Amino acid sequence: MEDSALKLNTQPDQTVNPPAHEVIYRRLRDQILFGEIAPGQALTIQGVADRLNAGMTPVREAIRRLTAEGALVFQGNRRVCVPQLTAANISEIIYARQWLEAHLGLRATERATPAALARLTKIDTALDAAILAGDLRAYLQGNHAFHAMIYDLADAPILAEMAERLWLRFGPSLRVVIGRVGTQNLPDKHKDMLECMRTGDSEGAAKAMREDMLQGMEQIRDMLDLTGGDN
Amino acid sequence: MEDSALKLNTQPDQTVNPPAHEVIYRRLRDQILFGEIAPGQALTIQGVADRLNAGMTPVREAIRRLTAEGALVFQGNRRVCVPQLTAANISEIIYARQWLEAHLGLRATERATPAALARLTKIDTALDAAILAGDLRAYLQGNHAFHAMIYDLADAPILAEMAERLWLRFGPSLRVVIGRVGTQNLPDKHKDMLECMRTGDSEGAAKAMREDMLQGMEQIRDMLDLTGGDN
DNA sequence: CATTCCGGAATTTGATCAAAGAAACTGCCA
DNA sequence: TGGCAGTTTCTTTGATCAAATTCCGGAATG
Repeated sequence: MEDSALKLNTQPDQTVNPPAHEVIYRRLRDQILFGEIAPGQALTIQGVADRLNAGMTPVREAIRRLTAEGALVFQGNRRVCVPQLTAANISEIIYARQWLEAHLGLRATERATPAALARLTKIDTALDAAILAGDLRAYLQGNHAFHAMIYDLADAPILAEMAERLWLRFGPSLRVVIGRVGTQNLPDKHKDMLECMRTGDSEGAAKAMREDMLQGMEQIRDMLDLTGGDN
Repeated sequence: MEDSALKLNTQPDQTVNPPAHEVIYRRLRDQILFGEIAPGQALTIQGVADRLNAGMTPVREAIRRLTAEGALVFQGNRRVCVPQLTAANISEIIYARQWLEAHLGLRATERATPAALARLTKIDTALDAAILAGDLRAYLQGNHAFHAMIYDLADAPILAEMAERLWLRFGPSLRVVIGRVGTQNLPDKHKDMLECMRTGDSEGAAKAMREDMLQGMEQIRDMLDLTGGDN
């Protein structure tokens, strides 16, 4: 079901094998992004290596990379953990995303092809299905995929990377929020966004993106206020 | 447990033991930031390991970390190199720094103590000396130190990290620009910035930061236009 | 007599290295 | 031009050393 056994013999495999550190990086990244590793939870290199049946060196690299990206923070001298957001952190993220999401949304609208719009609509449809089904994981993945595709369409790699990196910071907390509130009653501005993209209203698209972002971030902020930071 | 300062050796002192990968990371980072490794120049793990008299594993980690930060990019399948900026890259960086520098400058002004202002003034004085002396390396380091201290004063770690990361992207090209133009005739808005900080004019400080940033970035853009991207 | 605190041993964890295996690039030759 | 061998470089593993944390027993103290 999960990990594979060791491939000893050379198989006539046409697809190139992604390096182990890359696989581990992506796996850990997804687990953090979608909240499977909770905020505050500590990680050890050997613990991860043991859990994923991998050697220490690739795990070490993956963790170092995630630390460089802000998805993990040093906890003391010996451990790393998923950071807990503070109210100040959230304000910073909101400030940054305000500019990033609006600008990327605007550029994506200017560049969206009908085919791209169709794919984006498909993602949003799947998202609605996930909400109705109460499928938390599918919702989080779909929501991220919606934004990620807009980043991609915007054709601005540096800004897109900045936006993606911020997801790693609030992703774990988002999972906690949605896990408590439930997937019902989750308003988003995706329909507005899609409509603006169809009509080429790039300013409106920027506004929709900003509002969608604000809705999500303020849910996180509210929970933080209620629970005193125990996210 | 309200401990005394009399613990013998139990105090974890990180400054005594900088790990090799950390030392190598910082060294490579500075070399990239101040343009000692030119844009387009390729790096190999073994090459760096030989040059710095280090093992492969720490070098490997340092390079991976710098790649995650955008200071290096994969070149083909086997090599990494310092990226060459495109005109589109510069536009993205300008857009991001426009609100980052302004916001960090504003917050720094609101929080600056007289002692901090004195230190900042000292950095700027040293910067002027470096300009007069034509000391390129000292100029680049001083210029970065001036901004880095403002980031630090702003007390916004996430935004500061975003700003620092952008320096890694345009730093190498900045070196090339200044290397051609010379350190003379380098206008900056540092004096305006310091004056605004002294008088508590945070809006003015934001404006000064934005203009200072724009002057530098447009120098890079101009050079890019002239040389057709051969930076 | 119970509790707390201290010191040292044992265990856990991290960092580095050397070597083996794999992939890619190079140069050579037909 | 195209294939083959050699070389270079990267990737991963296992081992080793160092550092830190935990655990445990004994002594001092109330």
